[in-house]
Amino acid sequence: MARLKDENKRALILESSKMLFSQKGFFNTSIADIVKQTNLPVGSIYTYFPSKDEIMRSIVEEGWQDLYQRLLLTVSSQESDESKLKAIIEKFLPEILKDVDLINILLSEAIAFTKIEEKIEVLSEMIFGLIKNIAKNNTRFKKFDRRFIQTALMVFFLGILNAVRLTRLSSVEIRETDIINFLKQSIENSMNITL
Amino acid sequence: MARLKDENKRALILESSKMLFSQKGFFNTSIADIVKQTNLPVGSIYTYFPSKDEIMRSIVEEGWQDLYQRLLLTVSSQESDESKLKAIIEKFLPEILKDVDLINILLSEAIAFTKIEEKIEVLSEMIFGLIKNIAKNNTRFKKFDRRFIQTALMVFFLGILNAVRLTRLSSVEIRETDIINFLKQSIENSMNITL
Amino acid sequence: MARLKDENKRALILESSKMLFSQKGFFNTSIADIVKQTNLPVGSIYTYFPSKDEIMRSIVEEGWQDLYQRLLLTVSSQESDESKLKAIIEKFLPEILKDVDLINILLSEAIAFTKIEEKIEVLSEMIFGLIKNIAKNNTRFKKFDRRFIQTALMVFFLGILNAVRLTRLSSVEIRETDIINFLKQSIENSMNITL
Amino acid sequence: MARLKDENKRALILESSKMLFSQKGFFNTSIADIVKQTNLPVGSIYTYFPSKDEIMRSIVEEGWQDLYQRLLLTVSSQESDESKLKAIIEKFLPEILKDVDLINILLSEAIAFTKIEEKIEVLSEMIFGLIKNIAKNNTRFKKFDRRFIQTALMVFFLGILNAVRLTRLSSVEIRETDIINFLKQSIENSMNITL
DNA sequence: AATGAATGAGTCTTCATTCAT
DNA sequence: TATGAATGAAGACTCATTCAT
Repeated sequence: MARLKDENKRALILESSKMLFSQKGFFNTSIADIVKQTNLPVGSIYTYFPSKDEIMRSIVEEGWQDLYQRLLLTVSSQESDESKLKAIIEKFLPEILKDVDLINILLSEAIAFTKIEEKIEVLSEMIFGLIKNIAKNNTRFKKFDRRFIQTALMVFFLGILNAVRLTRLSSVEIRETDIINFLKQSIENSMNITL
Repeated sequence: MARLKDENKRALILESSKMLFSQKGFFNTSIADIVKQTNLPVGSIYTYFPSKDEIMRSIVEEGWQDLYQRLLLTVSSQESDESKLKAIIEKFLPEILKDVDLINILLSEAIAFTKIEEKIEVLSEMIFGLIKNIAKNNTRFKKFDRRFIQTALMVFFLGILNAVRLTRLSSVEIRETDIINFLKQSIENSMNITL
Repeated sequence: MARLKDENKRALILESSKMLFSQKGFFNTSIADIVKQTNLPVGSIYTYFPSKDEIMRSIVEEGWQDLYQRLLLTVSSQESDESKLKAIIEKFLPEILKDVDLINILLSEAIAFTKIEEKIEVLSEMIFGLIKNIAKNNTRFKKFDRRFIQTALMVFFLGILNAVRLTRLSSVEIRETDIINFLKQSIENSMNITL
Repeated sequence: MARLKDENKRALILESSKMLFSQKGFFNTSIADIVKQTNLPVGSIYTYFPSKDEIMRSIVEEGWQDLYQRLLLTVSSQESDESKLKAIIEKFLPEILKDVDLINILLSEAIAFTKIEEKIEVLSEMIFGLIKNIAKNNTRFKKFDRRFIQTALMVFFLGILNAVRLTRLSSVEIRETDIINFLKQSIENSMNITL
């Protein structure tokens, strides 16, 4: 294998580990597995990451940062609050759902490694802001309190991610488009708006 | 005659392991941990279970059976389909949510041990039956196709369980009653009924 | 299973263990295996034998005693020394070779349990006596010293038993009749007699 | 660069294990015993061999290879077929008999690990070739068929190795020179030649 | 910096034997 | 006496991490 620039090696480790952690689980993946997958010497793994835990942490953290950046892009590319919400559901969400490996990791052992609730809190804050604005300008919009909306976001978010995860782990028959449609209808329904 | 297998010991192992698996995770719990927790000799663990895996499997399977029996009881205690549905949400669901350890286990590494999707499929089937009947007798009821309902059930079920799980694993502020209210409203909303 | 008389249980244990020890080896056979094979409770095994080692020792010792008794019978049924020798080779030896399990055990781990050399010594003594007598009455008979004959007996005896053992353990193509013929010819040849 | 695998360590493990396996038997020798004997950490044993079985297999296989190479050397150092046969008996055989540990292992539990009959087959083939040639050029030579010779070789080979083995395991009084003399005389006798 | 052999605490599991019933 | 659950030392092996080269 040709020598890789350092940054490429780091990325290779991250990418390979992500795949392995997702497929075999964190505890069932050994450093030796990563060595095999990357074709890198053990020592090199430890040149880039101080521990196996830290690889996991990096996958989650960087995966999340990437997601979040894309969320910001999606949102900033829209004018009105309603189109922002629509874009989140129709553009951003399908994008997230593509990365089943990351979802898998976020929802399984990663929970011990990264405070997923902090991430959800950030999302929640942003979407709650949007909804508040939409409601302000729309008299037909039902009023919900913050806690209700946070609960709803949490349940939907975790529900959707886990449903997608199950389709990978088992033979469950659920389509991504069904999920998104369901979410859309639920929101339209409960908020009395049309997206 | 020789001593008889002691059902109490078996239960003790199951109970202790459930707590440990839930709190530390399956892979971070060693047989030695279970020995310490139960105050039983190693050999006795293996008198009652052939392997660590099998302890996990028993926790999941027996936990699920227990849950399912209670669901059947809840349902059979009600006359009309609507009151059955109401009872599921208001009586059965809160009962499930009490057993955070089991939820924790079901949603984490247990996924590799037991086909959770099969369990969800069973639930789904039962609830879909109820909804179909309710719809039949209620003209104001919206019509949904089976796939839509299955998707909804899956998302809600997984979403709710995971939300509750997060409250244990992190410092997330979500109350059980909020979750149940949210579910109730969502159903009433989308089905155009009042429970 | 109907209750067995004590002696029958003891024999059952011996017989089952012999088969298992021969087929799987002493160390690869557990008391549990013997329990399964005999359909007897563990405790009963220890009623008849104080230890696993002792089962082995009994198999060897009683197997050998049986063999030796049959040897005595064979010998005493013949008049002349030459016909005694002939009977040993043509009647007794084929009989021994039938019990491959015992041979297997005698030659493998049993060596640590029972002094096989003592057994060979006894055989050696008897056969040497015969040969000495034959030689006394037969001038054409070559003279060998005791050590030579003991060496010969040892090599033949061990060689034959091991050859037979190999036919069981592997796919080796050796027939019992070939072996006996070979022995007969060797003896006739070296002793200058005709059996 | 990192340390290289140390051939000396591998040899040390092999040598120590061979001694232990021969003296205590394979099943009565634990990895811990090998660790104690070699003064190496457990992990290092597994750096050089993937399993205890594999240590055994290597001892047998490499021991046999070594033996076989020395046999080829012995044979190729002689001109005539008769001197080849003589060299095998007088030079090679005594050399083999020195390595009682290997003999011990070959004849005990090793039988499950390595097809000893294949090894004997190879030897048999070579010696049968020699004898055939000797017979061709020697009218006084008795004619035997292949099966007879193979039987003879098998019995002698196994008989001799086992006899030597017994001298180690017990207090049996057999001298190597007696064995070799006996073999030589038997061959001369049965083939009507003088070596 | 790069490499991969070295390390040993820790893993799950087994099993001959005992002994309460 | 009959039974089989109870026992725990001992077994083979793993693996994240270190560090000599």
